[in-house]
Amino acid sequence: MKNTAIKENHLYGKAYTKGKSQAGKYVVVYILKDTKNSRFVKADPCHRPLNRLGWSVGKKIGGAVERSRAKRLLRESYRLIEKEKGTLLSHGYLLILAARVRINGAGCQQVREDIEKSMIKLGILAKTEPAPETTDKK
RNA sequence: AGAGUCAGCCGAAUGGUCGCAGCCCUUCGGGGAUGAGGAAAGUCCGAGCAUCGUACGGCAGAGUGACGGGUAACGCCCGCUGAAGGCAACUUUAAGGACAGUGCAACAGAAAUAAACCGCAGUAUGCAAAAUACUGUAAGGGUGGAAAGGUGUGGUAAGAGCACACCGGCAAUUCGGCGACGAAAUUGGCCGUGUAAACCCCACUUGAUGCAAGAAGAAACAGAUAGUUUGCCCGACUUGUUUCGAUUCGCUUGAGCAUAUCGGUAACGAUACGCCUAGAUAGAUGACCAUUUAAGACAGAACUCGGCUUACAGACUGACUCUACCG
RNA sequence: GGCUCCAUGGUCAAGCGGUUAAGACUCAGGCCUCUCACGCCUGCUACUCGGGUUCGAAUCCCGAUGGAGUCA
Repeated sequence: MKNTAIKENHLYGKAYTKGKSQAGKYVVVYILKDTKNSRFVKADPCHRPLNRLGWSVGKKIGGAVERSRAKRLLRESYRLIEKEKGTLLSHGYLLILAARVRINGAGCQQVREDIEKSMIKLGILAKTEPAPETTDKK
């Protein structure tokens, strides 16, 4: 996950201005189609496109303790989504998760549900019912 | 029993499943041990380390300020002295110098550093009184943070440390203490405000910049004009400027930690034995469950140490003081 | 992570340790005008917080809080 994280500042700017966004209760999700991800596709042994992930946790959230906590919640939530519903998730996007002030005091479960809702509205996460391919492994 | 003072210590633990960071092992399937704090914070001091020019050249500037010790060093700590506060345990204390010099002291008040406005007394003018002028006088007077040692007696024209007694303060000598300083006695003279966290004087310390320091690259341009070093002087040195790039090192074994003994009132030191305890670079500690009644404070390492300051739920330990009651 | 600076009414801003802390804009009331604006008069609101030095602190010193800048 570390190698695929968004490190370039200009990609953040691009995603904010050109991408689509959806605000939830705790998190704002920005997405943008990733056009230059070929080197990550080659690196992957299965040659599948990946979602590149970025976090945005501003000074507004609080001190170092609150900011670290928010980052961990976002990372863990995405990890659980990827693990349990990876087959339903569309890939090949730049995905930015921006924390809102209300994330202080929220639990992992709440944040995860919030992200899932936003993803469904943005159309990159399919609903659970129409799951056609069950043979796809891990 | 109540009220209080001081010091120290802890700051969730254990187990299971999934996940993260660097390290080690690997039969490349995986496995193993380790992984935030007492303040990691503020960046207020002191050091290590690095670069510059070698750093104990001078001036300026900055800092510190009773004494003795501890320490790598300090503006820190320990002990002790003085002062202030508290019935006490104890606490606080930037605590050198105001006879080197300069400045300031608003308002009030006669007068603010040495003072004559009122008052008191004498002399002259005047028959006298009153008044005026001169002289002496700090005992009395409203003010003020501060008014020139305090009280009493003598003394005097009126007064005054002018003299004496007691008290207070200062200086010298003797005594005790390593010292700051303390105690008593004798002698001296009557002793002229506050402010140095105002300038300043004295003593001591201090080169500057900071890991984004710095080392290891590439290209272009200019070339002894100048540039660098500290504010300046002196002295010294020689390629410099700009752009691109973001990898490796610096990067964690250190004035380190734990235990025991010895020395010291203590801070701390010495010796012996044992241990290795985060090292990232979009930046690692999380999710779910179980048990302990409940898991709840302040808060997250970024080159590293020693202190200081500030924030902090709750829990524990020890020493001491005062008051009341009982014996 | 290192370094540097700032804080005075609602806003901008002056202030040699000493009066009741200048001034401008805003706001409120009044005057002027047929009415509005301009103008004139009056008023309301402040020294970031806690200690210390001093007779006396917005000012000097120490600590805290908040804000800003800078170094790739």
